Amino acid sequence: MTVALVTTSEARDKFKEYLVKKGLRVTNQRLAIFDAAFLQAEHFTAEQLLAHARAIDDSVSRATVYRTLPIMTESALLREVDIGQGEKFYRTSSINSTQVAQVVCLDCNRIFEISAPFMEWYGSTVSSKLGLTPVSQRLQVSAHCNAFRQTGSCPRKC
Amino acid sequence: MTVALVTTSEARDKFKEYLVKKGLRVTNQRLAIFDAAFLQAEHFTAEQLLAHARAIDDSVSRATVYRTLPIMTESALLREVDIGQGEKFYRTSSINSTQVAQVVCLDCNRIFEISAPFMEWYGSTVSSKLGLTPVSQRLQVSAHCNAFRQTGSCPRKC
DNA sequence: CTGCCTGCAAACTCTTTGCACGAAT
DNA sequence: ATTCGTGCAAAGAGTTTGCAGGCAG
Repeated sequence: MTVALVTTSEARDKFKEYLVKKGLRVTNQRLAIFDAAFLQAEHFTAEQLLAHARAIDDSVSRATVYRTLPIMTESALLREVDIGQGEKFYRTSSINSTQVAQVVCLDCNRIFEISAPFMEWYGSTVSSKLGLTPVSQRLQVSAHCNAFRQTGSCPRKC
Repeated sequence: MTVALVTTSEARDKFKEYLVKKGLRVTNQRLAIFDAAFLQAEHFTAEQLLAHARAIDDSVSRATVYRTLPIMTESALLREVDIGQGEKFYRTSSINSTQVAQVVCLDCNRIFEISAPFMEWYGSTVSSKLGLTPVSQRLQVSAHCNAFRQTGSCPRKC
């Protein structure tokens, strides 16, 4: 079971623990990538993560970012958000992250996350009818911004 | 509003109509790609469609398949199904296709489609709260096959 | 010390695009 | 006759991987 993470340093410790537990090494690059990820308030791409990680440790390479992302995802510290637009997005995990739906604004590409507790129930129900065990589920809505359409800009950030 | 398509030839006529209406030309290649798509019972990839279309008209190229897929999708004769696994899948449309969820078997990669009428309602509700107008929504469940895990093969097709 | 980790660059997958030829209207 | 459509091959985007050297344990 996943424990609530209140501070970044708690998450950092958890990441180190995870590495040790898996027999992986705690390197400066991996920690720099971790720190860069947890500085992000919103969704970010691998490329953005690379830039931020390099600001912390300029020896970080693109390859290491791509090799570290799955580790952080498996350790449940990061969540992958694929909205089917070429590049994948990532976001630091909070509690109940398997019960979150995304609303993607087609005008500004912003991703809003919405609690959707029924999603997990739906996944279980539908899977068991097929003789399957659910692993994950995703619910995404693509939408246009009303304000953007009328005024050419959106009150939020479009 | 979309009309129910009972036969392939009805869909074929609809495709031709769509081309003419949009000022696009009715070419042998486009028709071969259309016919190949409507021979498929299940989901298919661009590459599979190319192979089947070439069996009908061996002059069909990969480029034309990729250029024709969006046309068939826009005309609502085809539906794009992106399960985030690199290549996209396509499927000929039936009624209520915007109210369908996918269950993806991680053992055999098979895609099951399930009616999920609440999905459209959810998309509208959640979007309007954000000042957005929903365009589309998708709900996908990834799952493991119980039978496959126990016996190494699945009664369906895994 | 040992062997995992790293950066670099090349490879890879899927899809898109520029160009000159060919076919639909 | 026009123009749009086509095949080919190259380009493109995002991600993965082989290799020789570097650092953690």
